[in-house]
Amino acid sequence: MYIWGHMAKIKSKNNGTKKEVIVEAATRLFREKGFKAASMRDLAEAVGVEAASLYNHIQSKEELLQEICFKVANTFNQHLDTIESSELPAIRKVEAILRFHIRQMLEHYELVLVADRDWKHLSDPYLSNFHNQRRTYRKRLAGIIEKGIQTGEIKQVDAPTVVLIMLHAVNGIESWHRSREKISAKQLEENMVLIMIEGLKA
Amino acid sequence: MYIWGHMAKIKSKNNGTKKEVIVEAATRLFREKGFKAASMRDLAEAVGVEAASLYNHIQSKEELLQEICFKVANTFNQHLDTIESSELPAIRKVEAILRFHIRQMLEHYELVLVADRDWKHLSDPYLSNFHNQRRTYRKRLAGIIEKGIQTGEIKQVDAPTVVLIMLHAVNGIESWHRSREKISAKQLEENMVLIMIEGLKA
DNA sequence: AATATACATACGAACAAACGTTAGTGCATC
DNA sequence: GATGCACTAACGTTTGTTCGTATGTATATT
Repeated sequence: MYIWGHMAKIKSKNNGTKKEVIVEAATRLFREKGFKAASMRDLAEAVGVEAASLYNHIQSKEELLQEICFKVANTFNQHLDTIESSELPAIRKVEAILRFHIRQMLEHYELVLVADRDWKHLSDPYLSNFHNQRRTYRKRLAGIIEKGIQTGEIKQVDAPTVVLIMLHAVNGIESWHRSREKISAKQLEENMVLIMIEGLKA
Repeated sequence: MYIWGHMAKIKSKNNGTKKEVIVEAATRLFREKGFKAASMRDLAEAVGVEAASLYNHIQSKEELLQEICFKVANTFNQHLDTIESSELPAIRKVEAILRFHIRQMLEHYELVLVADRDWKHLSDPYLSNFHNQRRTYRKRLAGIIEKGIQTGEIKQVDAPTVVLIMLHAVNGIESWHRSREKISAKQLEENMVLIMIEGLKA
């Protein structure tokens, strides 16, 4: 095969590992059909190879889901770290987090959506690990919002409810991706921020 | 079996048809595991019967999904009819629709969630039928919002974006159902309305 | 009231298809 | 000559579903 010319060992200077190619194809496929409904033979066809050949690069179907889920989890956790340790007022932190979610959803929506929808098909210990990270992330976000309520920046609302609205609202961007008459990404972001953040201000 | 005593023909005066019992069990199961991951043998066990016996009451696994999806679609379409033909100002219509979504999610969240998440596993003609109903519903809702913008009740935002935020935000109620330290349902509703509707007002 | 008939529904066994995955083989590159 | 990788073939499970049958209930006939 070697359609990419000479490759040294495993890596190629073009697009990274073949494993990475597989993970990317899996991300698209899982997003489209759902993890359970997507078969390894589907994936093989998308990659342009026989199903058995995939196992020269990966260990199992679930490993693909693991890579997807924890890549997303790390991205968001890492960003939350930097926001939390910043000196912004609480309402600005919330806005920054919302904007980050929106941008991630705009640029990597297949990745984010698969992690969000199909993480339940992980099996332990990955399942409980991911579940815990998810809960922790939401608690931290709720904490920032509570702080904003205490300082009077944010109106008196239930913080966990705000978290729940915010995190689910951005999932709607999936529909935006598929719609024909799109507004621009920038406009979308400003609209979402306008509606949600203004709705929060005291 | 006949654990419910004498039953005339098919119907029972207790809980309705056996088919209805199956659909209810399927709803819970599909919500928990996802349509694809839930097997007919799982479902049979939940109903307390062998898998083959289910087919005395239903035609296929997909029929169960159809019942669920179109029951939900009808509920929301019907409600939108009455709202649209009412004399409320646009912003009040939007609020009423939001409240209806919240209540449906509170009282029948397994039904609503399965329809929302798994309708893609329908096959034609049901698939395109449902898809069309979904698109139409959102268009109608966007229309109401546009009207509110024209009359100055609602701030200048992109109507489809508002629809997208609203409809996805209520899905967060799933997390509320599973959380331990819940606020009351009424409080949840008021919080969501406060955040989302106030964020819309001009 | 007793009996025959029709029907509804549960069951165990089995089916073909699809599933994730493994094994063994051959070719190409280093 | 060793290693990397794709192939064909096949494995054992699980999938949704069908078939034939037994049994209990409801209705009709005597």
